[in-house]
Amino acid sequence: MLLEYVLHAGRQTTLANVLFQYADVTLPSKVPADVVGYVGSIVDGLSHAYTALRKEIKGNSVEKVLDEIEIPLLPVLYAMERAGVQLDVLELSKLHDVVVKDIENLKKKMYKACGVEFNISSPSQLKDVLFETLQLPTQGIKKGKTGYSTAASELEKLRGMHPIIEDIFVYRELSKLQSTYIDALPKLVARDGRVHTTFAQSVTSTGRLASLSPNLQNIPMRTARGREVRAAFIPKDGFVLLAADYSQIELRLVAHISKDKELTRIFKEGEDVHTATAAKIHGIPIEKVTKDIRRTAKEVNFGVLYGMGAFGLASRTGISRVEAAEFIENYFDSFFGVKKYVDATIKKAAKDGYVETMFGRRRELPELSSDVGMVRKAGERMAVNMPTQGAQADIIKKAMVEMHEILDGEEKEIQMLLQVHDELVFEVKKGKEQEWAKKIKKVMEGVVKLKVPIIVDVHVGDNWRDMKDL
DNA sequence: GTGTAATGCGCG
DNA sequence: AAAGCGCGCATTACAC
Repeated sequence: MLLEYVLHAGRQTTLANVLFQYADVTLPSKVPADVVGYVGSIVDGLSHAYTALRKEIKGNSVEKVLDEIEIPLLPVLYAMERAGVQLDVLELSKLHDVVVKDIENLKKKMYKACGVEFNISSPSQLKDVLFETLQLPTQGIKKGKTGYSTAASELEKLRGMHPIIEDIFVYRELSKLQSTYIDALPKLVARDGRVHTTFAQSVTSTGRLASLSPNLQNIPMRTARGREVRAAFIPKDGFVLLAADYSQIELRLVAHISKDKELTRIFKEGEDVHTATAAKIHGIPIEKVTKDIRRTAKEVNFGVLYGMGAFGLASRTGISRVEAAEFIENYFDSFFGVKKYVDATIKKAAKDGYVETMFGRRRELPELSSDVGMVRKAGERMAVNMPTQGAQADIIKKAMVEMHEILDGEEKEIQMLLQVHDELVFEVKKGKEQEWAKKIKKVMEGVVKLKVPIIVDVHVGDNWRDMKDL
C-alpha cells in the first residue's frame, strides 16, 4: 500500500485494487470458506505487486520518500498505536453530567422561545422551524439540495434576529462535544485504560497522516468548553505529557519555497507573521495593528495563498467583498514573491499533471486537465496547497523517524504517543522534561535547513489542556 | 438491520 | 453556480 501510495497519492486505492492492478489477482468480495486459499492468494499477490511496484518506483523522485520516510515510519507508527494514551474516564463522566444538564435546560428554553418541540439536531426540522414557524428571513441563506442551509456560516447571518439563533450555536457546540468526544471516547478505552488510535499512512492526498477510531487529531482546542475534553487526556503515573509543535511551519515553508523577500524577512527578524502581514498590507507600523486587523490578516495568510477569493475572505471575516478584494490585491502587491510562486506552481502543474514537495513526494492532479472550469480551478488550488502541506508532512515524519531511533532503549523514560500534523506528543518521566525537551527540539528543528528559521515550541503538563511553556 | 447520502463540525 | 487546503465522525433521513 505504501508503494502504491507514493506513486498515486490521492487515488484512494484499496489493497484489493492494488492486487488486481499489479498482480492480476481478483479477490472475492467476501472472505470464502477456503480461508487458507484466500490468504494464500493475497500473500502471493502481494509479492508480485511489490516487485512490479518497485520496478515502477526505481529512479523516480518518490523512491527516497518511500525508502527514507514512509517505510522507516511504519514501525514508528506501530509503536505509537500500541502505546496509546491514557484517558481519565472519571473526568469525562463528570463532564457528561454537566453537559447533559446544560443541553436539557437549553432545549426547554428553545422550545419555549419558538412555541414548538422539535429535534434541534435535525437540519430538516430546524429549517422548518426557522423559516416557516418563526418566519425568519431567507434572504442570502444558501440553498442546498434539500432546501435552506442551517450551517453555522449561514446562521451567522441571522444573529440578533431571534434569540434562538444564539441558542442553536450553543446547542450544536454542546451536542457535538457530547456525542463525538465525551460519550464516545470512553467506549474506546482498551483494557489497559488507554485509547489506541490507528494512524492511516496511505490515505491523504498530501502526505499527511490520518488518525481514526478514535481520531485523536481533532480533539477540541478552540473553545473553553471544548478544551475540557483535553483535560481527560493524561500521562501515566509519574509521567507528564510533553507537546512539541512547529511554529507557523506552513508559512515558513511558503517563505522558503517562494523565496518571497518580505515573508522571509518577517521570519528572519522573528516578527509575529500575522501582525507583520497586516502592517505591510495596510502600510502602517506594527504598533498600529489592531486585533481585528490582525485577525483578517491571519485569514489572508492561510486562505489567499491557497486560492481563497474575495468572496471566501469576506464570508470568513465579515468585511465587505470590496474590502476583501482590496485586501487580497494589497497582499499580493506586498508579497509578490508569493504571487509569482502561486502562478508558477499552477503553470508547471498544468504542464506536468502533478505537483511535488521539496522532498519528492508527489500528488497527481488529473483535475487540471478537466474540461469543467470549476473542477480545473479546484485542481489549481490543490496544486498550490500540496507542496507546502506535503512538505510539512515530510518534515514531521522525518523528525518522527529520527526521534524513534533516539528513543530506542529509553522506553522507561519516554514514549512518543501522538502526531497532530505539526505537533508531537510524548509521555515523559517526571524530572526528565527539560532534558528530553532539548533533544526533541533539536531533532525537530534540525530535520531540514530552510532560508528561514524553524522554531519548535515545547509545552509540558499533567493533562493535554493545561500545558505550560517550557 | 444495514448501507449511504446529506448535513454539519471538530482539528491542523 | 460556486467561489482556501487536508482529514474523521456523528446524526438524520431514507433506500433496501
